[in-house]
This record gives sequence, structure tokens and C-alpha cells, in this order.
Amino acid sequence: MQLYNTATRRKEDFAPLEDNHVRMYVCGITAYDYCHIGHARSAVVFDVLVRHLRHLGMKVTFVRNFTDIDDKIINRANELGEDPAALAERFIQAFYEDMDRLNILRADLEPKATEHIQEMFAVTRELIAKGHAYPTPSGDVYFRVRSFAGYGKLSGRSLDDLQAGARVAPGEEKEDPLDFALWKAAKPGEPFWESPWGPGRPGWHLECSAMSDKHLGLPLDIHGGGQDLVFPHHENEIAQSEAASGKDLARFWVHNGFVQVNAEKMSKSLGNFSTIRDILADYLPETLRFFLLTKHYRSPVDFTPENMEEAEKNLRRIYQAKADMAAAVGGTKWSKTPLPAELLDELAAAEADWAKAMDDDLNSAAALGHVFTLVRLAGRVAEDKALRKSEGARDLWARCLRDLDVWGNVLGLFSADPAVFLADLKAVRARRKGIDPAQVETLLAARQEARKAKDFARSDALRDELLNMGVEVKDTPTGPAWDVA
RNA sequence: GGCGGCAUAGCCAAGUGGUAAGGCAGAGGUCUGCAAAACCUCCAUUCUCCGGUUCAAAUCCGGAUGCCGCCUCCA
Repeated sequence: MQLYNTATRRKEDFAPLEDNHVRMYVCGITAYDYCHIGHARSAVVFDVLVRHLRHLGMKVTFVRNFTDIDDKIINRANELGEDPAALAERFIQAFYEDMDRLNILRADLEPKATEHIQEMFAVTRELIAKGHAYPTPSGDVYFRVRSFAGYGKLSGRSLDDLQAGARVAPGEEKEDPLDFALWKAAKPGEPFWESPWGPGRPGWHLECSAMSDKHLGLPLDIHGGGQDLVFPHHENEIAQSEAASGKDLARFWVHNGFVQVNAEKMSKSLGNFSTIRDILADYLPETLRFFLLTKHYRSPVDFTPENMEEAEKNLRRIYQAKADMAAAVGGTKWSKTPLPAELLDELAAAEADWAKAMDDDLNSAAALGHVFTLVRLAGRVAEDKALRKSEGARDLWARCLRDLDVWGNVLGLFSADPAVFLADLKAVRARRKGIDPAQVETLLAARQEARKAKDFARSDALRDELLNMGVEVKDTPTGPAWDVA
């Protein structure tokens, strides 16, 4: 498959260094708050990447870390009067709850920064020994950015460009404003570890260098994260890892695009972010996941109610098709009427195009288009009186269902029981639109009475009343049913 | 100011040289007491604008305009 590599700014053919074994590291969360929709996107993107590589037959060792010691954690803990370690643990558990709901597979290894203090010492010692880092009198250790020739190569920045915007905070003892902290001396009241440079705690970037090397070895096949991590986090990781080890940190750098809200950047500082929990109060988890996959992973995606609603309608149609097909293949007595060859050609083309799309830099948006080819094919056969009782139709539906299972397994979608999913979706949409199911049932029963009495004027009036509430009525062989329009 | 990205129908969105996927919405039809669902048909001679390269460009190059991101914590 091809993957876009931030380091080269091109799509490249991807193959792991080790035969058929992909070693992949993705920067996880800093556990100081509930995850927002941006975390959800990153998680979904790399989850689909792992699933797809495995689908292609590769073994994937996926490492995603937790930053469980950091300024933000300490600040938050102080605000709440909570122990920093306990606070981090609390939000790590919340992370698992949210990600489980989104059908994100657990990483193979989920190391924490605080469990790798010794490994971070080792990297720091190596960097000091090689002249790439220096301790200060007050007990900080800084990376000497100008000692690493490749600094800026990932983000495409020159040291001079960076110099212009660099600042030195009061009290810092840097040789150069661009130098960044490997180790921070403890301030009073902060958690700390004893180190060769005095009591303190690790800088933000160091843990990833220590953990990726320890758990996967360099160079990594894939290093991933959000686009915002390109600079400075990943640039600094490269400097640390490559200066210390002499090896490349990663062969492929993969970065997912941002989630915007009403076409604006979502950020803590703007305060316009939605947590996953907030969103899942109004929408099904699968809706969010589907929505995030309707755009290519490197493009920005705009989170709006309209787009979420569209995702719901798309999913409803796909699950309805699954339900219809499952019911249809359960039939007996099949005829020998042959299926037109074009139908099978179309199906085969959709299958090939699906694979091509996913192999093309994980183009889930294009891939989802081919799902609807299956849906339309299945519906077309079901509508055809001559074909729908044929063995060919049965086999086509079975094949479509199988494809949906396989594709859904790669995307992490479509795996729910259709009846359950459709009922859940209806409930969540009704709730969001303020529709009272009990009231709907009452009106529906009244309409049935009118219909039985052939009072069609009254039954149509009731149907219009329901429609005004946002409820669509449908009469089925097994009686009336309704859905949210 | 430096670096980078994007601009495709009413909306969402694929498409990096060969003549515009898909979805939502909309129109007509089949079905239906009427509807809904499903299915069929229609819905961008055109891809922000202006130049250029080419037999051929939404796709490459130059310019303009607009929007966005990074450069500071951030997925």
C-alpha cells in the first residue's frame, strides 16, 4: 500500500523493514482531561491503519503511550486538589471507556512515561556524553538544538526561522532559546524523581524517544500522531533519538488532520471543543466513527450537526440493507434463473475499487463510496421479481454481506446487529429531536383505527400530524412502523 | 513576518495528465388507499479567477483572490 510520509511530503510504497512485521508508534494522550473529538479522530485513523495493515496480512506491533506526568497534569491536579498520579490514572481510565465505545482496538503496548524514568536517564546520559545536551546549575537538562544538524527536517523549518519566534522564559538557563528541556528540576510541591542531575521530572518529548526505542527498536516503521505534533514534539523526538542512537527514528511519519468546529480550529484555548462524552450523549458512537471516516485522514474535517446527521442517514441505509439481505438469504426454494453477468462484474469492480482505495493512503472516504455500490446492487436484485428468488440472488447477497463484514472489520464499522443498531439510532434521533415515542405510538394506533374503518381522511391527517413532529410512518406487512424523518 | 495546506454541484465528499466516484437534499417514475422504504431516471460540457506547458489539465507551472493550520500547550 501507499502512505503519505510527512518526512518526504509524498506518498510512498509502504513495506515494513522487518519481513511482514510492522512496528508502529503513535503518540497518545496527556492524561489531564477527558478526550475530545480530536483525540477521537487520531485514535480512529490509526486504529483503521492498524486494522488495514493486519487485513493485508502483516503482523503489527502497535505502541501508544500515555503521558502521565506533565505540567498540565500537575496544574490540573493542583486546581482540583487531587494527587497528580491519581488524576492521570483517572483520565487514563476515562480514555479507555471512550475509546472502547468508539470500537478502538487496544494497542499492543501502552507504556506510561512514569514507568520509563530509567530509560529516559539513559537517553539523557547518552546525549550529554555526546555533547548534545547539558545540565544547568539549577538542575535542568537541555538539548543543544544547534548540535543536531538535522533539526527542522521533519517540519521544514530552518533554525533561523525558528530563532525569530523563540523565547526564553524567565529563570531558564538555556545556551540557546531554541534548546528544549529533557529534564526539569522539581519546583516545590511538585512530584519528582531523583536523578543524576538532581530531583526533577522528564520533559515532554523525552518519553517518546525512550519508549519507542525500548519497545520497538529504531528505526520505527511508522510514527504517527496529530498534525500539531509535527512541531515541536516530533521534531524534538527526532533530535533526541537520532542524536543519541545514530539511527533514524522512523521511516514513515503519518499525521492526521484536525477536527474543526464550524470551520474553526478547535482548541483548549478557544474553549470550543467537544469531548467524546458530550458527543456520545447525542449520537451513537458508530455515527461519530463513520463521520470521521467520511473524509480523508489528512484533510481537516468539520464537526457540525448537519454532517453528523448525514452520517446517521448513511449508516441507517447501510444497516437497513444489511437487515434486508440477511432476511432475504434466509429464504428457501431458490430458482435457477441466472444472474446477469453485469451485476457480478459490478460487484467485482466494487471489491477491487475498495481495496485500491484503502491501499491508496488509507482513503476511507473513497472506500465508503463503494459500500453504497453493494447496497444499491443488493436492492436492485431484491426489486427484480425474476431474480429475487434465484440462487444467483442468494449468492450475491451472501457475498455482499461477507464483503460488508470484511470491510466493516477494517473500518471498525457495520458490526452491530442491524435490528439493534436501527432501534438505537431511532431512539437517539428521537431523543435529540424531542420526539416522544409513547405519543407517537398513541397517534399511530389512532391512525390504524381510522385505516381499519377506511376513514382515510382522518388517517392521513394523523400521518401529517406525525410528519410535522418529524416522524415518518410506514405501513409494513407486519403492521405500521415509524422512524425519525 | 516565516513555513505549510486547501478552494470540485444547494450541502458533504472522492478524484495528481486522458475527458467529473459516492452520499445528503431536490425533480419525475414503479410500488402504495395515500404515504414511507426500496428500486429506476434526472440533477457540475465543468472543477475560485487569470495566464502558461501539453495532442490532452480539476489534476503540472506562474500569478491573483479567499479560507485554514503551524511557528506557544494542543490529536
